[in-house]
Amino acid sequence: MPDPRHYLGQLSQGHWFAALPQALRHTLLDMAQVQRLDAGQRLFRRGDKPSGLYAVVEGAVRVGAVSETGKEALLTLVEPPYWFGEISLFDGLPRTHDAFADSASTLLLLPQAGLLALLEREPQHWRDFALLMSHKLRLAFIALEDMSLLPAAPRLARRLLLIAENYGESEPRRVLHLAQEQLALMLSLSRQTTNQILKELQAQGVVQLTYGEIEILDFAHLRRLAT
Amino acid sequence: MPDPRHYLGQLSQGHWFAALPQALRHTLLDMAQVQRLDAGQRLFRRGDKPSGLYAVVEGAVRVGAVSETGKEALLTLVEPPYWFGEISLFDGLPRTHDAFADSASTLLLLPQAGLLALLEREPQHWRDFALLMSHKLRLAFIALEDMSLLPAAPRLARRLLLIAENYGESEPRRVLHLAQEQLALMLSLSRQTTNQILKELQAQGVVQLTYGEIEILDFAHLRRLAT
DNA sequence: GTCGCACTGTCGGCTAGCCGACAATGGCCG
DNA sequence: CGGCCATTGTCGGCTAGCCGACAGTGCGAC
Repeated sequence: MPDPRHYLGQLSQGHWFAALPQALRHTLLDMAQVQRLDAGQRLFRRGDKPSGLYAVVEGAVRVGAVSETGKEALLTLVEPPYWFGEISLFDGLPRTHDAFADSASTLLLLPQAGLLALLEREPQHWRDFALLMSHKLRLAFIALEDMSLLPAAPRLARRLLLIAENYGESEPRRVLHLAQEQLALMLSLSRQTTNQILKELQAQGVVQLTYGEIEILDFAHLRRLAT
Repeated sequence: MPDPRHYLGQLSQGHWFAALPQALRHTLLDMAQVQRLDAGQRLFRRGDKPSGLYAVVEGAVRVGAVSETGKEALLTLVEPPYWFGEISLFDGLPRTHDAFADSASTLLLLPQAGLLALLEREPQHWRDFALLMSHKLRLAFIALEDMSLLPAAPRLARRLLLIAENYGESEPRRVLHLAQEQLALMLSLSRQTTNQILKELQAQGVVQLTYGEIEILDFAHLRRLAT
């Protein structure tokens, strides 16, 4: 399905896109290119030149980085509908992270040159795109603070809630299909510790663990634990 | 000295401000209000309504937050010239952090309403202000990654370098006047651990510790340790 | 069906960094 | 000068979370 307009409905589920002026929504779809990735295929890596703004519309994309010592940090696992890659749009500097498909995925790409041309014509839209950054900056500050102030269990609880609502972009889902090791990488915990906490949550009836996924049974209780 | 123009030279030392178009620089100074704070006085707190964009031009401002359990996280200690508070300019949402003067300080305030009016007239400047956010988002990502991948000592080394160059805003200083406990709070380390690492650095001749300040003797060596 | 791989579950030893405690020192203010 | 408070320096016990190891289980491919 190589026509970007096919994904209008999917994208409109996302809060950021839905809040854009209608004219802009259509202009963006018109300039979008559809891009398919196999599981594990790389989209870009840290240090790459800016290529434009991406949206995941099918599948899932892992955004993270690997340190010189080989340890991996996973920033997020983004699921549709989610826009990313906007920093390099503003400053023209290289990518901050590696991004690759977690499963077979479909993306839209708004190419850098076309976007910049559009913004030249209608500069008031810089603010619209900047909202993507303000949102991520708020999330990053929260993550930094949680990391230093909270012990492992509540940190994990908060992250589950964030993932469930796609980091503020969509209405909450109950079922997250994500391996425990991925979750561990996002929280900078070991897989073992993560597993132990999840087991406790399951014993309390807050979540249900199955192969490769986590189901949230009791949102209220989980929110209470996320202090 | 209540005339904002008095601080033009000081502000021009900062990379962000210096890179703005000249006309904008003057417009901003014209609308700026000078604000003085005593040591310890609060500028805003988390949850406050947007008030505008601030620049520290004298003294130093602590930006951080206190958790419900009373633990404190210090995000940064900002020194002149440094602009902050731009997130709420874009999204109109409440402040993410508490900010108060570390020592007696002078700030410039570009009031929210005036700035928005200016941006209405000249919307291409949204991008200029967005560069503040892109820069901080890059810094936040680096901090998050360091936090999960690096042990205490190199993390501390990297932070010293960042502080020395005022988080990328100015040319590096050799002398940082900052108590060890402040540094500990930024790194989410205990004061004791921080002190131990600093003592080691001193023993290696990398830094010189004196009451309330840290002097960097060997930048090259410090950079080598910051891996 | 069965082979292979990715993921989950669990144990025990290890250690980096925390935390309380307390002494020593620097700088400021009356 | 003397008193006070903020800051630095150091010790030792404690523990959350790491890490290696290994068994068990789900699932997809052939």
